[in-house]
Amino acid sequence: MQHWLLKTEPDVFSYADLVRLGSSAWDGVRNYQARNHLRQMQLGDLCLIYHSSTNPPGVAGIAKVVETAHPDPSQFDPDSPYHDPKSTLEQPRWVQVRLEPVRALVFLELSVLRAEPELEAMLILRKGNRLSVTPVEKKHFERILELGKEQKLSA
DNA sequence: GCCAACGTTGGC
DNA sequence: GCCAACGTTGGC
Repeated sequence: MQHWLLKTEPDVFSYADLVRLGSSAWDGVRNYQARNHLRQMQLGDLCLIYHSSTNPPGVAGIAKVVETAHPDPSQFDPDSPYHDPKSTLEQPRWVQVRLEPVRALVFLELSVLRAEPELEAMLILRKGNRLSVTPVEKKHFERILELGKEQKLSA
């Protein structure tokens, strides 16, 4: 099993939205490297759902892959912001996976992740990293789970 | 195949 | 809103 980190802008789609829907396609990925990562995902792989372009950014929860990569319908839809005129039904360029929520974490702010020496090598923390789908090492994933489990002492 | 120009991402 | 970093585009 592999682990991943998926970025999303919570104003567009948040971890809470995934919980509310019970399951959702992860669509709209329009970067080749990110798409290749989507293609590698297997059933049951676990994903950190990361909220970007928000204050503060951070990891909100865990989701699992319940359907592997298949063509993303939004690429064929002229009315979709994700429409790709160069994509054809015969040769689709972009894929999506389907996710289900596993559990929410105590929201782990980016600044907290940066402060963790054990997470220093994580891709998401690297300067200039813009990839929306990245693999996560098992040890990093587990460390984040631990951090996200910790309850605050006062309300 | 190079690379300048442009668009996008995303933290701050 | 700024701007650094990165990806994509397109002329040559």
